[in-house]
Amino acid sequence: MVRALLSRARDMLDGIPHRWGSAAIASSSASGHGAEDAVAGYVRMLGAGVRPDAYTFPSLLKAVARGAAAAAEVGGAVHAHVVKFGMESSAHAASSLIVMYAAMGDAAAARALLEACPGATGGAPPPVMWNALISGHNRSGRFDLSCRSFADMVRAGAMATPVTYVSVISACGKGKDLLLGMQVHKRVVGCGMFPDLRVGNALVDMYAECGDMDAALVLFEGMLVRSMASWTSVISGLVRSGQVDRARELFDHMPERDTVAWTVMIDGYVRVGRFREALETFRRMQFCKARADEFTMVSVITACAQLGAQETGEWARIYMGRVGIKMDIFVGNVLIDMYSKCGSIERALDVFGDMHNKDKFTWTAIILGLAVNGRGKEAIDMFYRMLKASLIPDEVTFIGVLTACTHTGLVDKGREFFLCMTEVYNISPTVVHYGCLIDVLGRAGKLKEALHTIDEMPMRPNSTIWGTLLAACRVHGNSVIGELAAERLLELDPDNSTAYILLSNMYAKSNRWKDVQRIRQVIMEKGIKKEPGCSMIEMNGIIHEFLAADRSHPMSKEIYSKLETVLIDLWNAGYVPDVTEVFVEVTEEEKQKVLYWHSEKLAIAFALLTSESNVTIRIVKNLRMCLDCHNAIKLISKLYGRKVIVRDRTRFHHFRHGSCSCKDYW
DNA sequence: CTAGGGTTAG
Repeated sequence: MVRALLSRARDMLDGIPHRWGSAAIASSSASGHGAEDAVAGYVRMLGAGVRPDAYTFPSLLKAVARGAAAAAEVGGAVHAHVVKFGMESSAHAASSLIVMYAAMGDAAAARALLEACPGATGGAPPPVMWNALISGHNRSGRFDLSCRSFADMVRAGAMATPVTYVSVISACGKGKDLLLGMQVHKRVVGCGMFPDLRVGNALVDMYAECGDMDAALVLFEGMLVRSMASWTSVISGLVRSGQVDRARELFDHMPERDTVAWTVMIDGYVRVGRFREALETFRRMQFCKARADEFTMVSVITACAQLGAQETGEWARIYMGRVGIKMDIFVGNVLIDMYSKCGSIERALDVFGDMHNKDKFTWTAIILGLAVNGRGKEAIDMFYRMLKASLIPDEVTFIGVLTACTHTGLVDKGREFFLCMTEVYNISPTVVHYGCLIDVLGRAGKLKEALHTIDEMPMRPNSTIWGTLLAACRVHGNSVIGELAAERLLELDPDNSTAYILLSNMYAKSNRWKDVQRIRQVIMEKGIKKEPGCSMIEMNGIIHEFLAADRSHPMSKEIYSKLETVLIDLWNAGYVPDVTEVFVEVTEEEKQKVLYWHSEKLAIAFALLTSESNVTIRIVKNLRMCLDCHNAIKLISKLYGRKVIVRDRTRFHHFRHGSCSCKDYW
């Protein structure tokens, strides 16, 4: 095996450095800048006539190993150079080679090199080489191999060092193998290695990673010396177990905080959906003059995406350029998502176009972005371009593609994609995919086929499925299937306010006013409450939140008086309030008031009050937009010549010149 | 060989 590796390596020696230099750079450019720069630097060094020594190869190999499998040829070529310059016997070079092969997924090559390593006393390979093997497997994410290699190491009689334990314990944590982790823990205690900070940290992290926070905390509290990593592991574990507030408490008690600690805390808020606190924490981080990096920015931009905070997201992008944080593929992907979720699909496309490397996340993000922003045909074109670029779509990509079909009314395409997902890509559809398919059929008015599809589903339909069908029945005024869907939906979720609202809308659409009355009665009797509507709007980097009839905003007085003048303008332009979706049983007059104080109307009034007329108004709403607000905003966009984008629970509404991109179909 | 952090949907 080693002989084969070497002969492969020697084959590459011809024409070095020039021919290899350019080929290596070309192939490593696909795997990130680290490897590319390192290889380019190495080639320049050779060109300048400097001979590499024992210190050259470890860093070069490390850079290559960081890259993806695309760098395999480069790895082989660097191996050839190690041999060429007689560095095979350098322990540093040898261990780096083992890490590199294992990290690139070539476990056999790594193992062969290890076997060929003579120990200090001759015979068995020394512990450092085993450590290299385990660490390399960790980097490729093959934690099972890390653990197996550790077992082999023990069997071969090599003496485990603290580094060995750190690596194998880390593998247990990342691979979620708590049982093995506990066994290794016992072993560590047995061999009298404690107290060792690095091993201690690895153990704390392993327990935290495996969700055993009690064990992690007991260990952490028992540590005589702690480092930042000890704290960060515990904070990260608390976040993962949903205890963000406890994590925050610990975070505030840290003696000092570095980039990673801040990032864990910011990301913690993002994970539990507390996006505003994530941004507040980021602001505090800057106030504390802590350095952010690309990891931090991914979490920050994700928070902006969820909040629809485009100004802050844009600022984050510029900030990165200013302070020299590199835009890697993760940042690019999340920027596409952020712009898409802010309704700025053009900017998302700009980012997409500027990205040199695109992975399946990149393509999926742009497909979804185009789809939800109502540009389904382009989304589908992107899907074909993705295939041409040899990327394999996953289950999320298909959600994007099916969503595109829904929004563009491409029924046949929708069915076709649904089939090809299973038949060509071997992805079994989840209930979400069925939801998309039912949406495609329902929106096109094929309600019977949609119902049939539900009957044929391999899994039990959930409330979303019935809700989707019910929504389609409302749009098409089919109260027969609609009633059935509502019935099923209420069986699963008896207090689902949406079911009552949609059912009542449907009756209203087919002029069944008695039934509308009856539904209201039921709502009253059962005391069903609509989930409170909430609208967010960002203005000058500050996020303002409005609930219905909310008076808590500092500018509340001005907002309500602005709203009043806007309403007068609307009435003069022929607006008639539509109370069909109001569910409190009050007088007609009060119903209108309820409507006027809907959260998105308050947000609009606030925006009209505080922004220039050329600024697009962007609102994010937690629920589906109501009929009356939709009418009102259409008119506002015409009367005041404003562009308004509302992102509701399922889609975007781009209002312009009195009409909406959803074509009143939502 | 040497700890801790990141992306898409619902």
